[in-house]
Amino acid sequence: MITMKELAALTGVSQPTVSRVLNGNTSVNPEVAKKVWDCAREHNYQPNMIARGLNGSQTCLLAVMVPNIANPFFADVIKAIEGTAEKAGYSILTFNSDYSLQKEEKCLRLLQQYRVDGLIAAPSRDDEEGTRHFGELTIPWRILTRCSDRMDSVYVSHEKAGAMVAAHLLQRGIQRFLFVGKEGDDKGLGFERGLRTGGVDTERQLTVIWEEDRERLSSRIAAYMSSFSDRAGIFASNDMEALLVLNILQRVGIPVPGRAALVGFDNTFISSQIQPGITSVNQPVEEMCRFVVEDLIRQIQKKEKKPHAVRHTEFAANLVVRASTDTGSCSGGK
Amino acid sequence: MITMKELAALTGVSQPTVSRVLNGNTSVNPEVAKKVWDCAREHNYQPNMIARGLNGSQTCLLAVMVPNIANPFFADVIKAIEGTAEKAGYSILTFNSDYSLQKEEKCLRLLQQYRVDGLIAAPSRDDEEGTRHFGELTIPWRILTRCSDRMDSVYVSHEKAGAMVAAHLLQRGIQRFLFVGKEGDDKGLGFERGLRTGGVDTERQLTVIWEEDRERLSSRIAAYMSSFSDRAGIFASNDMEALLVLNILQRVGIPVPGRAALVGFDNTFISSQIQPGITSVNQPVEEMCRFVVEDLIRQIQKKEKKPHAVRHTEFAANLVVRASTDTGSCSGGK
DNA sequence: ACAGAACGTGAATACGTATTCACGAAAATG
DNA sequence: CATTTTCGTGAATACGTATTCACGTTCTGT
Repeated sequence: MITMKELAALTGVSQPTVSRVLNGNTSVNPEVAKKVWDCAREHNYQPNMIARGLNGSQTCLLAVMVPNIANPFFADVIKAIEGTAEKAGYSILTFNSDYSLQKEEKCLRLLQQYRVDGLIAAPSRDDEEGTRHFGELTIPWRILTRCSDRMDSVYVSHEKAGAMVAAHLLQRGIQRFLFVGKEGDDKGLGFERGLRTGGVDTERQLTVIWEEDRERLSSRIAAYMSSFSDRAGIFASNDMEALLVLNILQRVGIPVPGRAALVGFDNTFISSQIQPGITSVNQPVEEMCRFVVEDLIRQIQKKEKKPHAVRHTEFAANLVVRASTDTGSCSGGK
Repeated sequence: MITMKELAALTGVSQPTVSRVLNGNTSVNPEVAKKVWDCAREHNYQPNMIARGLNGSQTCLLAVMVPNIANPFFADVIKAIEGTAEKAGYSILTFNSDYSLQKEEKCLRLLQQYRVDGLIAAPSRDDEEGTRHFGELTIPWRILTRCSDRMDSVYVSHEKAGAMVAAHLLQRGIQRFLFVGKEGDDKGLGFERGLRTGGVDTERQLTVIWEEDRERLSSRIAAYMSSFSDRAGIFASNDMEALLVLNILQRVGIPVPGRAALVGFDNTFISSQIQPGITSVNQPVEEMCRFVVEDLIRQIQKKEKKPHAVRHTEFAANLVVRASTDTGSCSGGK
């Protein structure tokens, strides 16, 4: 891998001149420039970003931290971020926090060691304790897909989305509801609020189920469904959970959407490719990522390190309605 | 972000001594060491990996290049690579080649500019033209999930896997076969070989269909299925295609596995979570990634830049049989 | 034709680290 | 006690780049 100094020796000029030719900031003698360019091409010169990063304080690296890369939603996020970052001349360092605060802190340490220019993170948790460590960061950063009072965030309101789902299910005439997700999840809270607004007695008509263990989750859901006989509206906290629920119901012989209307979250390819299609809350991933990357890069290049208030950028979610919530006959849709 | 020099000034020693304390290679006065450690902790010192990378020639960065991060299989790959790399003290730079040779070359250029210590790549194509640019790399690298004569590769034999699928379908008594994938794909070739071995007249009984456009692909598959009435064995080149095929068939009212037995590839979560479960070729992603990362890092640390022959490490694939190829009644299994 | 501006270029420097070298002091050896 | 070895440490250097500074040359304006 040839360096500027060697290039300079070969063409008989000084290293700074080579730098000037290759970066084209200041004017140089056209003849010299041509000679240098030719020589650089001939030897396939590749600038050393490490050295460049050490000198100026620009590494042109962005870090992306997500809880689980294998989740299709986050895979989409990473793809979208990589896409727009690449166009802007930035490369990305990917970190998997595995829903562990400890790993998250390790990632934060690491990405600071690499002097990345900025960070885009989807934290595992959005409470005080789960986000405190972000406060100590000295680099520009953005929170994606979550909303926190204390941090710059780009997100879709899970709370509103939950209410939207509630409205949709109520419109279908459903009277019994199940939320499959963690207690206290914004989606769940919004769902509850939406139901209440629609006149539902959530104490009696809404159930929340969550188990880390897939098997136990399955059996609890099955037990729930067999405890009554009218139609249920089930809201799963993401498409993967929705897929699991669908799987359970189909296995137990409960028709969807006939006996249960099912709604997922994230609108990943799963929900559209499956039969029946699953109604799902769509987040405008592409737009959000483009916005967050461009916004972050803008801040980086303006070098406005500190002085800016906490900003929240909320994107609108929309419900993509599919067969899983068809109003259809209550008698076991095909 | 405090530096060693500043730390040195604060503790009244020289910068090299700070370096020695923090890295612990050579012996230093215990009292001095303690003072330096305390000071480092107090100011939350983080080593500058950029500077470290510029000096020694170790960046502790690994590049990973895949054609499409959003494909669950590659998402699994990245997660597995990140996991073992992290344990070994390496971080990863993720690149998406988007199945474009041009982008692939750009990625290769980029990752060389960042002086990554090594590369793990899943190339878009495995022919001569599609892999030539790897030959010019000066850093250690490995090819994952593909096999090329000229390059170090860690893979599952797609050819053998295809034959395995053929054997499985033949065992189910099927006589008509469809491969959904690109002409010339190793999976398809192996599938054909396997069928021939089983006495199938592949000229007449095997069809290959591929279209980039989902709509046209759908209509061609539907047309194919309506051109005869006996049971078909369909082998899709990956789980996402298999899901698409299943979707088409279900929409047209063709029962799976009744009228068509379906086999996918990669054994992603999709194939197990869907109803009916899709029989799929499983690649031992976890093991392969662990092997390739550890092997690559071994080479990096031995600094054996050039001298080693092209090695191929083949992992065994296995078929995970699910409901989509149940031998069941030919009369439309529910 | 002369003062000053504009231009092209090289020397020097900084970025933060690891490493080599040399030097003095202390310890071990005879 | 003299001599060698070991140990702890600082000075110097290298890694590859971008930038600042200064210097000399050519161009512009009166």
